[in-house]
Amino acid sequence: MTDVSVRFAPSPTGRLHVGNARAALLNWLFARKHGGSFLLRLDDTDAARSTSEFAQGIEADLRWLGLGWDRFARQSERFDFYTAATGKLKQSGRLYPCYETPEELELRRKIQLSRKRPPVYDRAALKLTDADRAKLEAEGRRPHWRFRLDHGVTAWDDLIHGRVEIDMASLSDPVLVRSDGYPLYTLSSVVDDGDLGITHVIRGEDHVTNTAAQIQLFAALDYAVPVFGHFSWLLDAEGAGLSKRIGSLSLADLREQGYEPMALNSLLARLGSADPVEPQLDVQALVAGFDLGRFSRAPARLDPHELDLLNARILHASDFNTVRDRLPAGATEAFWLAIRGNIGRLVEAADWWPVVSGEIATVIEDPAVVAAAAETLPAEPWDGATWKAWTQAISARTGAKGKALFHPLRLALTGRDKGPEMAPLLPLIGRDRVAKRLSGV
RNA sequence: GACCCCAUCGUCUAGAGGCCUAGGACGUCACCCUUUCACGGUGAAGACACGGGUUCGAAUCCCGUUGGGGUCGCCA
Repeated sequence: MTDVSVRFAPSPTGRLHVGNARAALLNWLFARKHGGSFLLRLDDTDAARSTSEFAQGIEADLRWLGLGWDRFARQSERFDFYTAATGKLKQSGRLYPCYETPEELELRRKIQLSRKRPPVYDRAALKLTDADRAKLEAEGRRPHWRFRLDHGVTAWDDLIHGRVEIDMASLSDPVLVRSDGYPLYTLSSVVDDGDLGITHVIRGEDHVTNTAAQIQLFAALDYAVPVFGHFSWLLDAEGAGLSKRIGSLSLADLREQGYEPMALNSLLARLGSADPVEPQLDVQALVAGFDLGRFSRAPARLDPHELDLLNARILHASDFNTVRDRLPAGATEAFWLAIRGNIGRLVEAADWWPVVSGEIATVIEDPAVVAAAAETLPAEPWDGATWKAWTQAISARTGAKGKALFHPLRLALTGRDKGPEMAPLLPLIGRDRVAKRLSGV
């Protein structure tokens, strides 16, 4: 039994979005669950679209999520491996040169489609003679190279889908090398997975047909064929295709909006599975209950509202130490404990900080209650019991109770009609501020 | 258009012929707590897409319909 080795292989042509995060997380959890290693591989063979800024951004996104990697590779440094692989395939006759232009291929596909035929490559290039090829090359055409698939059925036991069988005759022979010599995903991915000893490929459902072709490629290159698992796609709240709203939201956006990474992780690790979504404060805590086999084959909807709720619950349970760096300067643990149960995003803490430490606009709703409050204001020191004693005194003097008592007080002291429990908040505000606010200044 | 996947409460799902008067989680609603709101606690309502079969018996098996998703690139 070889050690489990998985990878997350984004291409640095943009920042990570929610869909990517799920792929990364699922692989990471699988690795941790099985004591294996997690490889971050940058699929940056497309030099025109890949940038180092995006590459750094992706690494930052993963670190934000708390998903560290054990191994790192970038495809742009591995061209020699791809060249060696194409040499091997040419030798065994599995790779053949084709001379159609992209426009010609596009036209053929349209014709096939209009005839209600599947748009599969007809292997015309296989019938080319040496003389034909020489003539085409003389015209200045450079070949692209296709992998000759073995027709028949290719099958595998998928971690999520179970037994999958693909009729290879319904697939086009995949292009492995572009006419400019660059290797394409199908090739580089297989070479790297094989060479780097990836044992389990866990990726989105959009890759299932790729997988059939890649299995043949693994075999043709004498690599061990990894185990595959294809998770279903995420849909937005309306059930429409994913990559529209939150699915295409970048992690950088979510971070900027003040979401907790563990809210996202908690949701993504369980959504679409048979297990309940529960707020967890640490990625490690997600490992124990993780089981790919409990994921459904049906696409799941991701409701942004659910993320909000989870975010709030995470915050309500978060210790001061985990958030102190992102709290307003000077914020104390007592302050955090007083307000954490009342916020949905951490940024809201900044709204409460002036309430206990600075100036706010007060609202005098009931002058009689406020006046009584000012008159009965106890001397410091204050503690958690001060509020109750004080409000009892105010109630005794004015006859106000319940909402009629608390609403005006809350408004006068905090400027708002809802918020954290007043008992712990009062000592934090302090007598001077309270007196000032009660005077309506 | 062809092929593949999917179809249970609002949402994520359990269910692999009788254990299902269909279970859980989130949300919703109600109540409790707090002499306010929120937080928290307890409880309730809430679903087998439709039509045919097979069977003593179907949410579970088969066929069809409808609906959703995916793939069919010199993208990844």
